[in-house]
Amino acid sequence: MEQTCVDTSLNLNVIPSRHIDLAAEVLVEELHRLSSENKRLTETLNKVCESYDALQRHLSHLKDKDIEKEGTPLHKRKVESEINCMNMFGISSFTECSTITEDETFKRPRNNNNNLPKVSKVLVRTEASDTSLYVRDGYQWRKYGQKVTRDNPFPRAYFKCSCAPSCPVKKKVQKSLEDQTILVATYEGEHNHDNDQAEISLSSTSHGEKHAGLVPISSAMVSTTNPTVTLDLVQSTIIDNAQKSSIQKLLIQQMATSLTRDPNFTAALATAISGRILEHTNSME
DNA sequence: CGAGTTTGACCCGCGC
DNA sequence: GCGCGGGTCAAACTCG
Repeated sequence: MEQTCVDTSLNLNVIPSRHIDLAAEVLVEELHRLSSENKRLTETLNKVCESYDALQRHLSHLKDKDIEKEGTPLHKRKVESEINCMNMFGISSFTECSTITEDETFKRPRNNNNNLPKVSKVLVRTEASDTSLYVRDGYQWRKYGQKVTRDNPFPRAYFKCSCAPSCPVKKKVQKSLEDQTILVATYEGEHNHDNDQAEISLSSTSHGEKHAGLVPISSAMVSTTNPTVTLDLVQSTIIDNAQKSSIQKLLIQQMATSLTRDPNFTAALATAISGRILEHTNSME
């Protein structure tokens, strides 16, 4: 697959002159720091793309296998489930679907088995040290329980959707046993209400299907209060080529917006610009 | 003071 | 029938 990563590196050819005051130097330092942060994020993004490649190869392999062997009904369901998941999520490496089979649904459904709620899994990459079990997905959740299960020493948190009082959607979040940096969010049911945050992003993708846990890229978080640029990779859904440019534009816009919102940045920028103008006018004289 | 979180108790399905 | 374990409840607590 062609690399879909967005080059977020900044052009930092900022030449400090004797006219640039202390604030400008701090700004340059900050820009360099952000640049290295961007490099790091770009590398992460590359890894995501590679994972996506592998996932897609695996899927096509499974499909081929299925066609060859005319697999069992269960196998068919598994592959169909994978394809459905892919379609639902627009395929993502960090936001990936597991194969859901009947026996993986909740063991104690209160409702009839005939109308099983939709169950889907989403994997979310977090910091290993991050012990919180919160997954940003655009919906509001109310935690109603936490439990340590037998098969996993990490606690499992139980959430109900609190966007609408009658919304039946539930979600379970637990750290992955294999990889502590991954949170496994299991969604049950479908939202019976709209979500403004989710709507915005979904409208920018070709996959209109709404899904709990799918947060559009437009809501990717770029922190302005904290100097660390935080890209929520859960939301970095890799889409097709036609959407690459719009995503890139979106990222640039978000970056610009968040930077201009920062009063420290605008002040430092104004100082740097005025310094350059002064330098220019001095050389003219 | 209200909304959200924590956490121990309880419920209930399942396997033996 | 009993114990285990996952899921839910609800009182106490925290926080804005």
